Amino acid sequence: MESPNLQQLSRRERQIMHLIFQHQQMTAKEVTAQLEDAPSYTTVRTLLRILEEKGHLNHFQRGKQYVYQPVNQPNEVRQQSLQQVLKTFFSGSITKAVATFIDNPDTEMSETELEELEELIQKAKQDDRSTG
Amino acid sequence: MESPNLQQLSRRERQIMHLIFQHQQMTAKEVTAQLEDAPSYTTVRTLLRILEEKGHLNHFQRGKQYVYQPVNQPNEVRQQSLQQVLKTFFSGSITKAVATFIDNPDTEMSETELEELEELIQKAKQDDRSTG
DNA sequence: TTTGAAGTGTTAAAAAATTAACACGACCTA
DNA sequence: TAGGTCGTGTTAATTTTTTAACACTTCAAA
Repeated sequence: MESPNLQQLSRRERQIMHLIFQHQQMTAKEVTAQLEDAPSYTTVRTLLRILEEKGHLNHFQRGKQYVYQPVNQPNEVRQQSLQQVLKTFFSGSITKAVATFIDNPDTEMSETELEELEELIQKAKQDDRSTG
Repeated sequence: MESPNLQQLSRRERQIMHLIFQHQQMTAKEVTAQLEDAPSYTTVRTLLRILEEKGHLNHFQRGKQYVYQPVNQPNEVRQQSLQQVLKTFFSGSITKAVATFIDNPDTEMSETELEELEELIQKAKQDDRSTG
């Protein structure tokens, strides 16, 4: 089955998907509580049902409630969304993205995180050499 | 003035903005040519005019044609969009994003790029130490 | 000075998204 | 077992988005 495309989502649908991606599992009530400019609870339920029909969400029952979660392999969606931002704003370059991130005064990278990142790169360099 | 919010855009508007961010400057004709499932030329012009009204684009005239370009400071928009993806899919961590990028078999990082990235990190570590 | 080409401006119909009222069912408790 | 609460399902009105027809303007060439 074709993986449902996030780009096709409407404004509200996207907003809700973002929330659910962050939380992994949410009920209609939780979504309503967390949405900015939230519409009514009934409306949110309708949207959740539509998103399920479109194949973006599925749900299971917990007590009376429906708990919704993303259908897609998290990794696939992540890759796709990251690529999209890189392509649009960073000429496809992750390096440019990192540079921008580091330059952003609102975000702080701890020394630990910087070292983790460094290790990743060391490892990638090794792999690069060994595979050609 | 309040910076217009990309999150508020409709599907088509978003699609067009992404294109124009990538190209920096585009005419209605160019946008029409590059859009997937493009509607008519007239339709694209209408959308461009709406995006201009909403403050996302402006235009200047080149010969007869209108050439549209993004209004916003590229850096601000980049930061915002990157943050959004990181928050939604990577718990806000650029390191996780880089890890995912490296793991993606569809993307190859050249040795040069890896080294650039490494330098960035070295520099950030130094700055981190010197500022506390 | 007429004609055609290539652009923009105006307007409005059609389709999609957004919203929510209302009905229904299960369960708990007095 | 009657009534209230908390959930879902159905349906439809309203608003926004999407679409494009048609009119107008400018410029260049015959």
